Amino acid sequence: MPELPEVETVRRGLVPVLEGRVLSRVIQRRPDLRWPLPDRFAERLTGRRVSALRRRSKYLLLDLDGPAPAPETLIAHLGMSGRLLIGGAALGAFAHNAGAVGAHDHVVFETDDGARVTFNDARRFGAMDLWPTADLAAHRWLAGLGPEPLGPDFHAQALGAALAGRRTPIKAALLDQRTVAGLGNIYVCEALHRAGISPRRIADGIGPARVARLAQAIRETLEAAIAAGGSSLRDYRRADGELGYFQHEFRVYGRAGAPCPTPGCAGEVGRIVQSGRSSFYCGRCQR
DNA sequence: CTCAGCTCCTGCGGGC
DNA sequence: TGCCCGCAGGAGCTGA
Repeated sequence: MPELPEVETVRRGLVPVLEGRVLSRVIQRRPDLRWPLPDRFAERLTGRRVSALRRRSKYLLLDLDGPAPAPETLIAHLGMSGRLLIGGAALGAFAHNAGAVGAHDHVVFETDDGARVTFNDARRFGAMDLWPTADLAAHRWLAGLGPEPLGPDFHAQALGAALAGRRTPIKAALLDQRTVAGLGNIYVCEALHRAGISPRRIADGIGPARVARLAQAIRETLEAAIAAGGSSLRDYRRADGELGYFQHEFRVYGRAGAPCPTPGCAGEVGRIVQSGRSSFYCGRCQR
C-alpha cells in the first residue's frame, strides 16, 4: 500500500495537472469504495476549482474553492492498491484510446483544459470523502492522527512522549497512526533497521537516546523514499504511471535470508509475524 | 484505555 | 495447464 512517500509522490505528480484547474466533469462508476461515497459526489465536485493539493499522513487533500458552496476538501486515501493516474489505467496498454475505461477505474476527474485523472483501486480499500475545509481537522479520518514525521512537531521528545506507557512492541506502536502519521509496514521495518532497534522491543522501554535515533531514522528513511519516488512492489504507481524505485534500496523489507546490510554486521535478515503482519529485521544489529 | 486478531477486496505467485 | 493456498503497502471493528 502506498505509505507517506508514495502518497507524497502522487501528490507532486498531480499538482501540475490539477492545481488551479476547474473540474469540468467527474464520473463516479460505483456508489462506494471502502465506504459509501458522499451523496451527490460527482455533482458536488463538478465546476469547482482545485485551489491546492495537499497531503496529511497518507491522505491526499484536494482543496476546492468556494464561496458557494463554502470551500470544501476532497479527502482521498489510496488504501492498499489505489492509484491516481494521469490519463487512466488503460492509457498505457491502450494508448490509441485515451478514453478507455479500465477494470477497477472507479472515479474519473476531467479538468477544463482536457486533462483526466483516474482513480483505480482493485482491492477497493481506498476511500474518499468531501468535507468543509475550515473544519478539516475535525474529520474522523484526520482527527486522531499523530504529527507529520517530516514536520516541525515530530522530534525526539514528541516521539518519546507518544511511546511512554505503551506496552506494545515498537513495530505496532509505529504502525499506529496516532504515534506518528504516515508510516506503514515497509517504512517501519526500514526505519527500525536504520535505528538498530528490534521490532519486538517494548515501546515504553526504549531509552531517550535510542528514541532520538529512531526519530532521525524515520525522517531519513522517508526523505530517501520520497527522493526515489516511493516504492513500487505490486500496485503502486506514480501519477504519471512510472514506477518508484526505493524498493531497490530496501535494507530489510522483503529480504528474508539476505545478509544484513549494516556494515560489519554478520547477521542475516529474518522474518517474523507481529499482529498478523510481516516484520523483517536483523536479530544481530537490531536490539 | 490498550491490545491482538479478524475483516473488507482482488490479484499474483508458488507448490502440487 | 489448472487449482488451491498464502500473502500483499491499510485500518476499522470487536472482544478480552
